[in-house]
Amino acid sequence: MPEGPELHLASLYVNKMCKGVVFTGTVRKSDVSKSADVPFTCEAFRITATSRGKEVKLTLTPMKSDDAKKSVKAGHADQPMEIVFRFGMSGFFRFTAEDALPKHAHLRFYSKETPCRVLSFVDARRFGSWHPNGTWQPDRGPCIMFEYEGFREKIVSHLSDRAFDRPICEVLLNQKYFNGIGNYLRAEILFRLNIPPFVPARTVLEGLKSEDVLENKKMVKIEITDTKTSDGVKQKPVKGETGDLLRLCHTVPLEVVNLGGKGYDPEKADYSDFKAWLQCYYVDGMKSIRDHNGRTMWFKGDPGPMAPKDSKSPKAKKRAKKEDDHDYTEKKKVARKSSASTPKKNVVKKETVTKTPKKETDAHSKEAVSKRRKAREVNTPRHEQRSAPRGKKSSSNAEPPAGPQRRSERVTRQNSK
DNA sequence: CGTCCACGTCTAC
DNA sequence: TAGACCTGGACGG
Repeated sequence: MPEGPELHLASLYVNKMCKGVVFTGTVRKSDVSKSADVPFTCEAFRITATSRGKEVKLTLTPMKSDDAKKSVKAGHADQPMEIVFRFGMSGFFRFTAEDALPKHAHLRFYSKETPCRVLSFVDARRFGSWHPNGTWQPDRGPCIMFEYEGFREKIVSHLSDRAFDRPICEVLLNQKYFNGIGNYLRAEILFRLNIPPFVPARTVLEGLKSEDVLENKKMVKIEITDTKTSDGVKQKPVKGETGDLLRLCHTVPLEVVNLGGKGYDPEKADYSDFKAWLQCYYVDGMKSIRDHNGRTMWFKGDPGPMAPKDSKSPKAKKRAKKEDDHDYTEKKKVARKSSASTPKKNVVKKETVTKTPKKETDAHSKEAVSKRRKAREVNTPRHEQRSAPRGKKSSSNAEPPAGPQRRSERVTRQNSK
């Protein structure tokens, strides 16, 4: 669950779940994790969290012990410790019963209750990391969501930086300036403003001011119900009401935070709300090509002048069977509650997890994996279909009404060119 | 069974 | 500017 909004939601999750909970003992790490041990042991401590861009910081605070003096046992902390986490591609926090630890719970904090509960940092791919006594990573810029002024100021005052020579879609992933923006956010943001992804970043950013013009003006809603104007001249409704690119780098992520739930996390049922929120990323009918770093850029319309020459373009989806397909358009509307929410989760995962005495927890030897994936040449669209929340039985009957069907534009691919 | 793909950094040629 | 680092889900055969 890793872009700015998910990291922030993770911090809210920790604060909510751990409120009033007393933790005790030593912080434990799985054997397979390469991150550092967390040298913190304490009879009683609390845990709180904060986020900044794509990082989360946990603060472990020792509680005052009753027996003053003598309270600090040897090796037991009496001062707070801060741990900074990065989530990689799959990190998240979960608070569960001790006998229900999630698979891949690589760092764990045990409560003093009985039965004991555990706050776990779960990370299947282990691209994430944590840093005991760490600080916010120095090279990362201000948070796009909660340090908006600083974020804006840093960019407008550094436009001469060579970093802005690149296409805007690639610069949006530069955490030195856009701390919190990730692959789905860059697609959604550029899509909202209809900015071709491969246009030089400086071109779209120069001219923007430190102060957000909208800050002063009344926040206008975007509801343009009445399309026709008295003289029939209609102009782009967007401009001036949604704000400029930098402002959207702030407001769009906040929309995800406000969706609540877990944002980009298929685990939960409310993942459907997130999917309904997406207007471009992984959406049927949108185009996608790999940027210069091999990351898939989703967009609509003109790719822009700096688009990778050859560029392989994956994806083309078409849609066929499969449950939900209803509307993808911008109407979204947070979907209805879908009466049959059904918590399900009938399938119990196998035990697994660190508890195993064996040292080798993970399967797969290291060497075995050194595959190389060339096969660059061909860039044919591979899969189709977007996944569906697992477990859902998909009542595919329905049948899409011939209504507002979205004609897929078929990816540029294979087109002469 | 195998291939491709994924919300992100990191560091070595 | 390529890999490296990882697991697992969706698909294809």
